[in-house]
Amino acid sequence: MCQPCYTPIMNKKMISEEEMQVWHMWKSSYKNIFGRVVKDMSEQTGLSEGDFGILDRLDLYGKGKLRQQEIADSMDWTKSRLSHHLTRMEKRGLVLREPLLTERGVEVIITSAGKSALDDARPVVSMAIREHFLDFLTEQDIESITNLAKKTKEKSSSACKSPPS
Amino acid sequence: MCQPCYTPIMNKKMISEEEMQVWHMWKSSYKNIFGRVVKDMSEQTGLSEGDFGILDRLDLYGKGKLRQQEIADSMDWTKSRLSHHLTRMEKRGLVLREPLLTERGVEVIITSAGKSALDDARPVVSMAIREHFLDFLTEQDIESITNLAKKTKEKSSSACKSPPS
DNA sequence: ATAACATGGTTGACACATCAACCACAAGGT
DNA sequence: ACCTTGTGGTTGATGTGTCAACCATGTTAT
Repeated sequence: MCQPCYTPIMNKKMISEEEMQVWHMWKSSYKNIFGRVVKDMSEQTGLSEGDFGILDRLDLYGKGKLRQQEIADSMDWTKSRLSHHLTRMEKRGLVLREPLLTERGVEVIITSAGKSALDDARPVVSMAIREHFLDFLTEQDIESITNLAKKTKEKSSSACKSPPS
Repeated sequence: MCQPCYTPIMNKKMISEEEMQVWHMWKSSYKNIFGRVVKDMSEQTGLSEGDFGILDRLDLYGKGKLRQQEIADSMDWTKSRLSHHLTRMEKRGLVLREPLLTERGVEVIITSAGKSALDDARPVVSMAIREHFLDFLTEQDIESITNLAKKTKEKSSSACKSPPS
């Protein structure tokens, strides 16, 4: 009469009520805060988080243009996700897509409408992050966030992503 | 020649590079950890986070059955979102819906398939949360999480949700 | 009794995300 | 030459979320 065994060797015991509470608190903090920031941005500028991330990268890293794959890599998005999203953004006039002539691939170009939406959004995002997030943090909290980020960073399958070269 | 003014009174200055880093670290920690937990659950049991939350409530709070509105309230979901989700779950045989006879409303009932999916999922979820989240936390981290949760809790528009009665 | 409102739920349209299948074009290896 | 393999990108199906409109049935006010 043994329980189904999901963990390889031993039965680690189930987590406690208090531990589950920590998990729930963490989740709901994130959802509250993140939701407020995104809501401010989308209500005041009409951009979603994805829109902003893409436009931001085009503007900062690419002076207005980047290849799709570069965007996808830097955002950690699949090419499929990006392709779908760009289709919608193109329809709204925020970006253009043009096939590269010299090599394979597609170049994404920010339009003037895209650029001005981005310029409008920057201060809004900035304020929202301060108001809904930074203002709540103590020095200790920042330390915790930094540590947790380090400890949980990718470490994708124990191999290195870019060749040692 | 003044900038567009998004904040009522004064110009709080834009946030710094380091502050933006904290924001990004926080976001990516969440997305990494949460993504891993959800991935474990969905790969090993076929349930999404929403599925699990609903089944869990049916089982614990309602001994197998609850009214839709009760579920929606306790999950902080809109009735629309829940209705759509239940339609999909019903199609998969995890729950049933039956109109209440005595009063208005619909009762959601967990099926045996739903119950066994839930029982299978509990230990998986438990282990995943431990492995991908709890194991990384120090006492200090837990304190930070608790504090942040308190500080950012709902406080819905400075009014009280339930009437003072 | 009737009008006004609140409650419980459904629906359709659309944005967003993932997955698998596909297409086109490069190399490289035989 | 031909066949594999990898890369860059698209597409369709489906699951997930949100919003606004809707419907039916209660409750309350006039």
